Parts: sequence; C-alpha cells; structure tokens
Amino acid sequence: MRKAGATIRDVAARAELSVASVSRVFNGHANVHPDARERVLAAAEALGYVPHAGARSLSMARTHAVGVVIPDLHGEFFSEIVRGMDREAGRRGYHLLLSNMHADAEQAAQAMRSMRGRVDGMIVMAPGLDPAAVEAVLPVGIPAVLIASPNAGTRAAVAIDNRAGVEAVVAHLVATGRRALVHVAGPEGNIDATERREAFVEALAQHLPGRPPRIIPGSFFQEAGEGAARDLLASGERFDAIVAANDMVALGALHVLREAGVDVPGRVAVAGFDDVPLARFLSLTTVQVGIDEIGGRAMTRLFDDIEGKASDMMIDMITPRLIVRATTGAAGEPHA
Amino acid sequence: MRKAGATIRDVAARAELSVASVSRVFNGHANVHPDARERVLAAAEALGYVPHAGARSLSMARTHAVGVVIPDLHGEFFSEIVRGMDREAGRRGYHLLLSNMHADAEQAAQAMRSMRGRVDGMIVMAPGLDPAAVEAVLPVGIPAVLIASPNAGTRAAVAIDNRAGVEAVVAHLVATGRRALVHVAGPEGNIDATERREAFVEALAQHLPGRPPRIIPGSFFQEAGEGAARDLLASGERFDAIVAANDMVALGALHVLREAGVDVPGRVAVAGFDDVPLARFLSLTTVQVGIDEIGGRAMTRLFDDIEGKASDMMIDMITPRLIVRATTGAAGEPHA
DNA sequence: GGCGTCTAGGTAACCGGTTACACGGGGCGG
DNA sequence: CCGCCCCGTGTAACCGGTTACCTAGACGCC
Repeated sequence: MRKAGATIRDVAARAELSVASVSRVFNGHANVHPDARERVLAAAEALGYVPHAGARSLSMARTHAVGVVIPDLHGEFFSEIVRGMDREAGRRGYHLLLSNMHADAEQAAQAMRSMRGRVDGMIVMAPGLDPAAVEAVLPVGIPAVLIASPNAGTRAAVAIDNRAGVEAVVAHLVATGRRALVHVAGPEGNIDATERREAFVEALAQHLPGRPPRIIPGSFFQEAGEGAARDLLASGERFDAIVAANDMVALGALHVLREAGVDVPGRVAVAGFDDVPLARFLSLTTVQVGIDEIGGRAMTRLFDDIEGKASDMMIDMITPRLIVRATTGAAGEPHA
Repeated sequence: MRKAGATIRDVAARAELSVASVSRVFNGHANVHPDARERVLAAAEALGYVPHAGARSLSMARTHAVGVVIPDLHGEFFSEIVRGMDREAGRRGYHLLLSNMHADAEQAAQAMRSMRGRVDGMIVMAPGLDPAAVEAVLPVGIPAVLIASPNAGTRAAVAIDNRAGVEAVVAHLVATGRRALVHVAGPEGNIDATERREAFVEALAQHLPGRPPRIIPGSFFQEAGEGAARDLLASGERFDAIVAANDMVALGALHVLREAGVDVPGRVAVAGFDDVPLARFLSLTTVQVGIDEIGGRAMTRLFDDIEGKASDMMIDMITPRLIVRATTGAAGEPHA
C-alpha cells in the first residue's frame, strides 16, 4: 500500500536513469534512446507515477489554469458564462480556478490575491466594484480580462452593448403600438443595470419625445419583477409594456401579470434582457447577448494576452440581438 | 514598472531580515519582534509583494483547492451543484478547480490525472463511467468523493435516493386517481436514470399490480420530453400521467401537451425529478433533491477525508421530498 | 591517430516558498 | 560568576519538477 504519489526520482531510480531522462520522456523531448524511454515508461507504470502539476508549474512558471472571479450569479447566467469559458479553456488544455465573489469586497480581494502563483491569468467580473479598486487588488503583472465591469480603458474587457439592446427593445415596442413603457431597473451601482436604465431614458426620448420615462427601481432577481408588477397593478397606473432589466425580472413580472389575469401581450407587453435558455422556453421577447459567448470571448482575449499576442483591441463589445417572441405580440387596449 | 511579482527574498532584502522572518510574519507565527514585523510589512507593501500560492503549496503539500470533475450538465443543475460546492469550499478558504468532462473517457482521465499536485481532493461526478474505471484513473492517495456515480462501495459517495423519490411520485399519482402512467426514461447507462426507471417498474407493480409498465426511452434533455409527448399523442395511446426522468424532460412534455391543447393536470398529470429552480416557476410537481445540497454535502464529506477525520459513512444518501404543484392536480378524464 | 561532431544521458541549480535546527544574547536562579 | 532557558533570528535543506551545461563515447574524416 503506497502512501502517496511516487516522485520523478523514484521513477528514475527504478529505471536506473537520471531524473533528467525521466523528465524528457514525459515531456516528449527528442534525445532519449528508445530503450531508455521504454524503461522509464515501465517504471512509471509500475509505480503508478503521475507528474506533480504543482511542481511543474513552479519550475515552468506556467500553471495552465485561469482564475475566474464572478459574483454570486443566479442560475442560468452563471452556468452559461462558465460553460463558455470552460469550452474555450478546455480547448487549450487549461483548467478553471473558480472563486465566487460573495458579499464583501475585502473577501473578493483576498480571493484574487490568493490566485497569484496558481493561475496564468484571470477573468474578473465585478459589475459593482470601481475600476481602481479592481486594479489595486489584481496581482502585479498578471494578465486579466474584465467582464461587465466599469473600466477605465486600461484593461482588456468584454462588454455588452446595453445601449443598442435597449434601443432595439424600445423601438420594437413603440413600433408595435405601445406607448406607456415602464422600465424595471436592475441593482443600483451595477454597470449593466445603469447602462440599461440610461439607455431606456434616451431611447424613450427619441422614440416618444415628450413622455417622461417611468422607472421602477429593482434588482436582477425575479422578485423585483414580481414586486414591480404588483405595485403597478395596485396603483391603477396605466401602462402597456414592461422593459425589464433582465430576463429573470421580466419573468417575475410576467408571472404576476398572468396570475392577475392581465392579457400578455394583449394588454401588456413584457421584454427581458440576456436571453437565458429559460426565456426561449417561456416565449419571452428579449435581447440575446450570447452569455456563453461572453465567457468564450473573454477567455480568447485572455489567451492572447497570456501568449503575448498583444491585441490592440481593449474593449470587445458584444452586440446583442433582439429576439421577438410571444410576450410582445400585437397590442390590444393598454392596461388601465 | 515592475515586471512580475516580487519574491519573498526581495522582501527579506529590503527589510534587512531573512526569508524565515518574512515567512513567519506572513503566516502569523509567534516569534517575531514587533519591529521586525513592521519592517517586513512595510517592505512588502512597498514592493507589492503577494505570496506565491503555487510555491507555498509545493512546500506545504497543501493546495487549498479541490478538483471538481463533472460532465457537461445542462444549465441549472450545473450551476446549482457548483454553487453548493463553492459555498462550502469558500467557507473553508478553498478554491474550486473545475474541469468539465466532455465527451470521451480518455479526456476525462487526462483531466483527472492532471490534477495531481494541484488539489487536495476531488469530487467526481461520472454517472456513466463504471467504478473500476474511475478508481483506475484517480491519482493514488488523493481523497475523493463520488457523486451520482456507480460505486463499488470503496469510495465515499453522495447519492440520491432515487427509489424513494419515484415511489413517492407514483404513490401520489395513483392516490389522485391516475391509472395509466408513462415513464420517460433518462439516458441509457446513467446510474440515476437507471435507478429511476427500475423504481418506476417496482412502484407500479406495487401500487397498480397487474399493469405492465409503460416506458419510453429518452435522455435528460427537454427534447426527450417533447418527443415522448408527441409520440404519445400521435399514437392515440391512452395515458393520464407522465413520470419524467427529470425536470427538463417533464417541462418538454408539458410544453408539447399544452401546445396540443391537452389539459394539464385535468387530463394528464406531469411530474419531474430534481426540482430545478425553474420547476417552481412553472408549477411543476417534482421531487426535490436539493441540488446545491448534493454539492455541499459532497464537499463536507471530502473535507472530513482531507482532514483525516475518517468518517465511517461511505454513502451519504440524500432523501428527496415530493413537492406537489399544479401539474398534478385533480384528475378529469384520462387523455384518450 | 588526432580531432571535431553528434548523441544520450547525468549533475546540479533553480522556481518561491516553509521550517528544522543552530546560534547569540539577555535575564535569572544558585 | 556560571549555567540554563527563552526569545528572536538566520542558514540551509526540502517540496517535485525542468533544464542549462557538461561529459563520455561513437563515429567520420583527414
């Protein structure tokens, strides 16, 4: 019963060769006699030798891992973005070192620091933190790509063109006869939420000049949509379309409206943002951003950095696409 | 502009102390004079020193990371299980090293091997591989916990009590008047799918003796449910309940039934398995297994192993709970 | 035969930390 | 005054690999 892994020296001893030869065999180097290679392989097999990745990393200054720091996202967004990263990373033989950044910034900083020496690069999604804070905490000299983070332009980043997305939604709603649009906003201080809110105001000014924008503060969770819809119904306010900060919010609103017997899309249209898989399933009109693509693109960009192919592109802006589904069909009478 | 991280020796030099003292400061050891501590901290600050986790791991034989190997799961299941693990790991200051095990077993083996020296333990979810294969590929002497994997009983594991879950569903359906139950099975060779299928047969024999079980082969994806429902409708076969292999399949079936104008639950009841967040949203009757709990429990169990608290419990069986929602209400006439 | 070249393989330094052990000096009891 | 102990600190070995550099022998050529 062997305790724990055999080392390269054990293998060398058994094969009656030096560690250098063993190392060469395992790294597929040229100058090794076939007989020697044979002996090494046999010895390794007998000992159940598996190279120690940690030691290898240390001496090669290459870990073949990338750190991923993301906030505690709700279900589908999380899995999609991680899937996108993993697909791209796997393609190049890299692992993902995951660290959810729950709660406070101090803990996040800790997590990020502790990645030095463990990863070759990092992908950071910190929609709440300001760029200086992130910059300060990133270990020196480590390539990093930001996702959906406020950005001073000094770091490579992947971002969603929120403006274009919201503009498309509003244009679509107005074109299909809606006039009283309500925006349920995302969390305060979140960059995407902020951009979407601002874009809503601008789009409204452009498409329905003179109408004051109606905005209800919320979050990125279902509950925000439910609450907003309930409040709207209770207030008796007149509205015929809800532009939600994201899909979960839209679905929450949709749920409440339907329960209350409001005809969607007849009386009220509902649109989301993100196009989580669930949205298609529930026929929600939304803005497709290709969540997995965000992850994939960030990873690709990071590899360019890691491999020194300095790319001139600092911000990779993802252009979203409006997907019209059943929740924004033809309008009937607006909801009283 | 510093190139890359300063080392402990740089800090030692600047503080005019030895590396040992610096190390002691950073590890909070006792015997360091306050003045010395001060100097070390100042030097580290000035140099932007961050300890190199990789090097530390090597010398301490402790990585503070656990490897997670899971198949390419569909959305919510993936994120929930990872969330559960991450929560528990984060609590103890561990990171997750993720490796999706796509496609072939050889690649999976490669991924698992390459984790030696990178992690202190592993959580492996391989519902398709047989126990011997997994055992063979696990690096020697590394603690590991299996999830939803066939298991010779030689490894710690977390498993779902599929039998109890299916039994509860069938009992509930029969009690509410259903008589012609159809099971849409999961993927061939998957342990959970197999157990659920077998349990369906047993439960049927017990609750409705004499009725031959009706089983449609499928997968764990929505499409399987859609296909099965379509076939059932097309065949004109008489059925009044669908017991799906999991929630996604149930939702697929539900979708097709509703589109076809079949009253659910009036004519046909639909039940799933897993209770993904989405299920609650769509009022699907299902069996709640607490997906995140599976991840959390596996992690907890792994830590026991890592810390040498040998637990006698080899298999941690998760008892599921039937959640009755709208898709299995009172029965009307069965679907013709 | 002498010498340059090429090949296979060995030696030891190095990656960046941790830590066992050694050491010097101050305080204290006898 | 001496021996002992404790405290703060330094030295160097070690974790498990990689690899620059060196060596020994085989071979070919003049």
